[in-house]
Amino acid sequence: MTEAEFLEGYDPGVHERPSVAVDLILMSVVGGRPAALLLRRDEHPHLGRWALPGGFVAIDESLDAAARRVLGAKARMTDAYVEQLYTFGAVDRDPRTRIVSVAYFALLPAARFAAALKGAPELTLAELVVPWPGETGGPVEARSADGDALPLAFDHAEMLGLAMLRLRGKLDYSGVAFALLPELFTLRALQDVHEAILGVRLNKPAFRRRMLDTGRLEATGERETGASFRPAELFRCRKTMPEQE
Amino acid sequence: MTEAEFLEGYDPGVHERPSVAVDLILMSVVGGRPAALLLRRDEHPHLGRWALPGGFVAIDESLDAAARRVLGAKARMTDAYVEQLYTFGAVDRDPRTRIVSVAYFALLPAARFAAALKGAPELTLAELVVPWPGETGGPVEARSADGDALPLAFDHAEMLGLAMLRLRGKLDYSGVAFALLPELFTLRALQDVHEAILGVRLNKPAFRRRMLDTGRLEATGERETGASFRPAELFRCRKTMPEQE
DNA sequence: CTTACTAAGATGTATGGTGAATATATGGGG
DNA sequence: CCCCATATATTCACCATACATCTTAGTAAG
Repeated sequence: MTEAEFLEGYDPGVHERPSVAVDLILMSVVGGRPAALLLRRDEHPHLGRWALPGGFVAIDESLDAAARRVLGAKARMTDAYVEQLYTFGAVDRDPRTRIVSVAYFALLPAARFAAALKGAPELTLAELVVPWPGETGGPVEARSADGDALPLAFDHAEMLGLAMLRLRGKLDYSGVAFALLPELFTLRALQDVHEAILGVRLNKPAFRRRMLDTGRLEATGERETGASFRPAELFRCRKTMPEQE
Repeated sequence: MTEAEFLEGYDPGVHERPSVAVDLILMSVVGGRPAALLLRRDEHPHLGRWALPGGFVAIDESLDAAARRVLGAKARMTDAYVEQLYTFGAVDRDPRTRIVSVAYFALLPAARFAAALKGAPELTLAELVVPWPGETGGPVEARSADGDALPLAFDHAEMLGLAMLRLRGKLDYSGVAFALLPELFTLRALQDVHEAILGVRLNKPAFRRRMLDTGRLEATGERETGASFRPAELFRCRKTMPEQE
């Protein structure tokens, strides 16, 4: 029997299968703090809690395509830096039925974050508070703009925590920081993003040299405007950006 | 309606779902080369090609539990360092039907690798040849002990490549190397593992210093035996080992 | 017009890690 | 007893980084 003949007669069987979903961690740095976009659940289970935008993976749709579809449907945007994070598969992670969820994170500049909030008013801006130092890991807390705690649904606090951990780990050897900044940015803005994600203050000249030495930055010669002090030079990220896994 | 009442009446629906599987990348360092255990497919599709051991995830079984079950069933072993790697979800990755596969890797000392080969004769030892330098990424090739190429089934070459990439990335900030060594080992053996995974030669005194400075090593005072030259001291890994994600 | 202030950007110095070379220690075998 | 191969230790030069300080460029107040 050839492989073609075998496939012709193949019966996928009827064993019970989990549902497969994607959850999307939409992240940015807003006001010097890491932030994510959440949806308030208006149905059981976890009614009233806050959840990541997500959706089921269709049978003829790849995981990456599902993540991009959710990005377009729930946040009305395309062209973000999207990367698979981890797959959560505890049996009881969703009380309705067995759902295996592939978590993705998307990184957005603050301006596009604000645009998403305007275009999709059901989304809520949440500040992420990381209660652990360095590379410890663990769940993070979400706070509203007023500082109120936003209780998270399902295992989404773990998902957000893992996203922060991954972001911290990738920050200084990959281009993820540039995905959080506009096309043109100052070195100060780049440093602010690094400090927000790492949760520590960095030394200015050292940071400056380190960034310039990577060869990833391209000086434009232009200056920022509107400052009441010496305007900083604007840089752009050299076009080889998000290459590493 | 309370959440309990909602769940009572919940109907999971009948939309078509992908199958969810786990594939296990059993890795070690054998003879100074990275190696993995493969199974020859004796059925369509990809009959005669070489595949990673794997299995479907049961409806009442977490992903991690499924990975450990496959470890026990296909390699007759338990208690390995197991970590989730990535989830592969291309629509056409399996020609039979839609299968989303969560890849895990397990790290084993060479001795337990040999024991697995003896206990499960259907397994084959494959040397992994990494055709790309550094952190580039991409598929890797598998070779038999005789040096013959072992053509890989499905997207398993990508899985193995991603495992190598992850291993290289984690090598010097996590304890993964110790999972590839026996309880007691010499610094030379530790360096051999590092060199095999990174695919480069390392400076001996610098490597030695770096390892001792991490504080992860514990000198035993014992020496290796059987050498016809000065025996090296045996170390063990301090018990705080695989902590990082 | 001068001066104060703020932040950008540059320079200098100390420190710690890394690589190469070299020296010493230790066991087995002739 | 000497020789050999390898482990282990020591030394020094070098480079990257952190921190402190200094200079520069712009606004704005007096």
